[in-house]
Order: sequence, then structure tokens, then C-alpha cells
Amino acid sequence: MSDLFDKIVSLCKQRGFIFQSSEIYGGLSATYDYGPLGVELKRNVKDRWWEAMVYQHDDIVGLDAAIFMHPKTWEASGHTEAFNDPLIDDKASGNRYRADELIEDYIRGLRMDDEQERAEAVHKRLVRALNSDDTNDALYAIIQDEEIRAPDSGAFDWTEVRQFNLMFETHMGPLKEEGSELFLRPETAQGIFVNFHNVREPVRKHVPFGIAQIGKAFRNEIVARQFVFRMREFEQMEMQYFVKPGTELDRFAEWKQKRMDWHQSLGIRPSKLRFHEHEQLSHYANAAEDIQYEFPIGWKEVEGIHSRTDFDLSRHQEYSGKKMTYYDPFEEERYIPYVVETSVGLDRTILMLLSDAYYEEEVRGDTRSVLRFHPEIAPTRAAIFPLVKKEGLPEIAHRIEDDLRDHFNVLYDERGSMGKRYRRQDEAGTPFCITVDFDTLDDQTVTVRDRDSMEQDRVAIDQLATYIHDKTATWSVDG
RNA sequence: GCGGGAAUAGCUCAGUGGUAGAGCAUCAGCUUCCCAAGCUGAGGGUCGCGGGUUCGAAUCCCGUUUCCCGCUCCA
Repeated sequence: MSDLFDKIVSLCKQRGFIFQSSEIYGGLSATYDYGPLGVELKRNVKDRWWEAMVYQHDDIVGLDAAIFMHPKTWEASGHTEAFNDPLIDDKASGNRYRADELIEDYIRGLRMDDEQERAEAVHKRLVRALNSDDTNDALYAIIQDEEIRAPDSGAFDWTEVRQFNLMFETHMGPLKEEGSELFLRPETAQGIFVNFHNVREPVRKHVPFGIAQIGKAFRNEIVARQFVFRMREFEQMEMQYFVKPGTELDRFAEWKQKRMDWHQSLGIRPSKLRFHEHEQLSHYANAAEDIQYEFPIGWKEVEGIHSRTDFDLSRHQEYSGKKMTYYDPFEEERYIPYVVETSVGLDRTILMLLSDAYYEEEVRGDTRSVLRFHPEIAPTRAAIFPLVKKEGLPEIAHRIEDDLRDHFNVLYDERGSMGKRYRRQDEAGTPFCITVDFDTLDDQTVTVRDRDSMEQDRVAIDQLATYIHDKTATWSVDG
């Protein structure tokens, strides 16, 4: 783990951004809590995303679907099937296969080669394996004994057969009885798909239009690590854009660019962002690219943009028996819309912002740690200090604090020396520090110190809100 | 999940069988007060948790939890 990453994790704990869940009980794996500063940062990012997606597009509306969904949802989406099976990985290619299907394919191969007896023997063994108490080991033994090779790489280099159960299970109702099993959603997207008509009809939208949602999702990851990068409980910001089949790739290109622009609008350095094309597409996608950020731990995915075809709506139509078609009154045609999805990890975005904003610099032989957040997402917009805590300066500072509260999240601090107070706010990422001094008593002006340049401006008290608004609007990464 | 390493104050760490420490941070007071100034003082740790060995365990042994590194998946 890199030094920089460790420093960010320490700072998060020390300043109250993010810390481990249930720490007094020894912590809970891959689960983190957002403290006072973290929750402000997170809210600001959510607000900014909602503003960019919902308020800036008249063809996108919001939704807040429940975390619990009918179990059939996950059968339709393919999650039940894909994550409740005996899976085996080819170490050579990294591809993952269903162990039982691998063996079935092998049996088909034997039959094609006219080795009927052997095929029958393996088939019997497969049936026994699937009905045994120890299916995984039994399947693994067949693959080993028959020296079944990976279909793509031709390699014979397998992991163990493992039962994957990616979804968290729980029970509806106080009795844990048969048939009451529910899953915590592993993605927010399905809440959008199943509500396609419920949303579209009341808001009278025509295709193309989108539905946006921010919410928690849960995945029982085999390996969940690297701070908030991969958690078992995490938050997604997703938008599903419904389009006419045949137009999806143009929309895909459009959303790719819009989403990249959004990340840059947060103040993220463009050189640290890139697109990354998927090498293999999911069964439901006909185009997929990620937006990656260069974290201190390497290039990692922050957002996925996928052209999901009509897979999801078709499957829900099939499993629910309800029509998921859209009638276009202008073209007078009926079809199941295609979907372009933008899905960004909120916690990953937070980690990206922390990573990108963190700087250490030498100031008069001393090291200054500073989080150079975009002022609009900084947990605290401005801090107000009296130069000394007497001679009436605190009273003036408190009056400024009260005035600015109507505009921004602000904070008052009179403890410690000026230098110390500035440094504290640097580590919290507060972009502006306002100091009431003795001149204020005569001319009603204060100093405003800029977090990034450490330079000060003299500003009239009644101009402070305007000054901060202007500085916020013109802020850029390079200052 | 498998293999390897680690866990001592809010943070970073020292302490290898004999009464728990440092720096930073936090708090109070003084101060000539605009970039972590100085001085004085204070609070805070059953050394991750449980068990064992021992006269005595932060230190040795076992288990467990959490974290880190590799394999893997994704938001």
C-alpha cells in the first residue's frame, strides 16, 4: 500500500471524514462510517450529481426505490443465477465458468467424438455430483480426472470450485420460514427497470428519457479491501437512459463524454482520468467503457457506462408477464427500449476526491497538509476566526458567522494560534478563512485567506457572501 | 476463500519476560497574537479480543477478529 494512500486513510480517521464501522468491537470487515466531515463531502457530491443529471436535463427524472425487491427481480436480472452457482476460474485467462456447464460441454464433446460410453459415465458422475452434499469438491474432481481444459485459453490451470453467493440474504417478516427469503439489492439499477412504466407515465416522458437514482447497494464480495474502494455496503449514483433501438451507440458516446466532463467539473485533474474499454462485454451489453482514476493504488474504475440493450426490460417482461414495451406516438411503432446506463460509485468518487485533493507542501521549513477540494464540495465553505479572543473581536466574528450561515456551511474557531487554525482548516479542506482583526473595529473589513495560495484579501464584511460566491464560481484546479 | 505480514494513546511509532513511553494532536491558563510560535499544566492506553505457559506477559504459545500484500471480481 502506498505511503500516500496510508496518509489519506490516517487523515480521514483523524479529522473525522471516514473510519471503520463498529471499531470498538474490533471493526467490521470492509464496512466504513462517514464522520462529520465525510458526510458533508458526500452530501455535496450527491447534490452536485443530482443537479447535473436531473435538474440540468429536462428528459431525466429521479427515483428512490426500496432496497428490498421481489426475489423474482433477481432471477430476471440474472443475479440469482450468476452468483449462486458452483464457479471455477481459469487462472491462465482469468475467465470464470460454471463448473457444471463446463462438464456438460465436455460431455457433448465426447458424444460428438462418438465416445458414447465414456460420455454416459461422466454424465452419471455429474448427476451424482450435483446431488451430493459436497457438490463443489465432486465437480472439481471430475474436471481434474477428465483433464477438462478451459474453452478459451485451452489451459488446464483451475482454481477450486467455489459456491458464489454474492447477494446478501435476509427474511421478510419476523419468522424465518421457507419462502420468506429476500435479497438486499446488489445494484440500484433494477429498481429503475421494474418501475419503467410507473415513472414514465405520471411524468409523461417520451423515449428518449432517463431515470436517475442514488442509493445503497450490497455485495458479498469474496475480497473486499482497499478502504472505501471496495465495500460490502456501498452507494451508487445511477442513471438509466431509455432509447430507441438503433440509437443506443450515439447516446452511449454522448453520455460517456458528459460523465467525463462531470468528473472534471469536480476539480479532478484531467491527466488522472481516462476511459477504459471493456475487453469482454457482459452478456447484456453491446458497448461498455469505464472511467478510471489514477488512485495512489493505481488506475481503478470509478464509473461504468454501459449500453445494456433491451436485456433488462425484456427479461422483466418475460418473468413478470407484464409488457415492458413503449409505444411511440410520433413514429407509431412499439418496441422495448434499449438502455444506456451510467453508474458511478459514490464512495469511490469520495476516495478519488480525497486522493486528488491531498497535497503536502513545504511552508517555511514546515510541512503543510492540505485538501484542495473544489469549494462547492468542501465540507465547510468558510471558517471565521477572531484574531484574539477578547477586545470584542469574538462578538464580531460570531455575527459574521450567523450572517454567512444563510449562504454556506461555516465554522467558528477561536482556539490556538492563527497559524494553527489555518492549518486545521487546510486539512479539512476549507477553502476560505475569515479573520476579524483590530482594523475591523475601525473599517468593518476582514481578511479572507485563500486555502490554495495562502494569500489574503481585505474584504468588507457586507461583501463577504458575494466575495465567496465569486471565488467559488471561478475556482479552478490550478488556482 | 488460500498463502505471507501486522495490530501498543485520536495519528505515527518506540518498547523482546520485571511498575506502559515519545512526537504530533486534544484541553486549560499565560502571551507583545495573520500561517502548525513560546511557556506552564492536564486528560487520554485493562498494549485488538479470548485462552494458555510463568512467581510475573505488550513481550513466549494457541485460537479468534481486523487490517495490509498477492490470486480474483466489480461500483
